[in-house]
Amino acid sequence: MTILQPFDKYEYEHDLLEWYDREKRDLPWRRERDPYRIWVSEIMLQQTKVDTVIPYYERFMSQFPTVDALADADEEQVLKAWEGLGYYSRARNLHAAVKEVQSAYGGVVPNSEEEIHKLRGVGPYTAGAILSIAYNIPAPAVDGNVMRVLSRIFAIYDDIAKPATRKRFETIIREIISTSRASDYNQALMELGAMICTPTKPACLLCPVQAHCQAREQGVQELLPVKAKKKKPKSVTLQAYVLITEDGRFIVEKRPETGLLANLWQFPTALDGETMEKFLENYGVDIIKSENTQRVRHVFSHIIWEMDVYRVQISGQPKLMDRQELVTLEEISEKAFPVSHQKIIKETLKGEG
DNA sequence: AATACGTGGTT
DNA sequence: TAACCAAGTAT
Repeated sequence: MTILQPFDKYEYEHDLLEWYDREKRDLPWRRERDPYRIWVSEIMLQQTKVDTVIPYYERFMSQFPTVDALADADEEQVLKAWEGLGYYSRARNLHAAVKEVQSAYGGVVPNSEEEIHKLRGVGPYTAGAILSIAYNIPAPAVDGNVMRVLSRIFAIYDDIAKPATRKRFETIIREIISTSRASDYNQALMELGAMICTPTKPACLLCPVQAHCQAREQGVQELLPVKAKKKKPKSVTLQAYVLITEDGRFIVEKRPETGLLANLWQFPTALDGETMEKFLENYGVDIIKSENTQRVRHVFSHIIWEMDVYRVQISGQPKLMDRQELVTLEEISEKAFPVSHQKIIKETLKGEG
């Protein structure tokens, strides 16, 4: 038995859904039940706040309204639509998965656990979210909200940063989820976590299920959930070169296909330690003028980039390396750049073109 | 299991 | 400020 005795799942379901029916936010992806749209919203919402997602979601849906529209798009277009949202592998995986749905499933998002979980970028949470929200299938969709709510309801002290903990919560959800309103049930749990059962200072007095909450009863709601601390990101110093030709164009390059910021565009960079002369040697050009224009500090989840930016006017025809292009300012605006390099465009290229 | 993978907002 | 957080997934 996973759940403690005094818990009445039917009363809990009733109280939770009654509150959800009354208080749920009017969000763009709640106005429809197109599985494709639900899918896109769930990918965007991974580790990303609702307020951040909304404008991206609206633009993305206008640009790629259907499975076919997205499947037929170029990856460059998709990444451009994702620019600034972060975790860019989400966009590339979604694109690949939608192509798969188009070719293998006739454009219909699958509704079985095995098939949907095979899709790139669809893990246990997203699989459950699509199955329940789009198809009303009673599958668990355990995200950070749900783990927080359940750890409080049942006073569970397992570390929610551990993968094994999510599985325990999935087991609990399978036991208590509404069989008739799985879609609303999962969304209500997440909505509760977002609006009432918040990480700090949960609004227990407003909580529709406070009568069912063991943490509340024991006064330990602020101690839950237990979550291991993250490690500090490590600093990396590098140089970024804005190389400007005599006709006012810029050298940009596409990052590697894997790893950090995969397939996004950037200005050429050198690891700290290499001199500018050595770095520019490869391009076979002369330096007309060089100035250190800015210092960019950009914090990722696991790294901090400290970039010294140099604006370098060059003469001669630069020799371009693999994945590099010579482009105008307008062409730059059509490519997807990470925020770190957008800072360079904003400062070092202002007044250019 | 632990780590890589972005960004912006809060405290 | 530094730390933490947000509808996670792939490896």
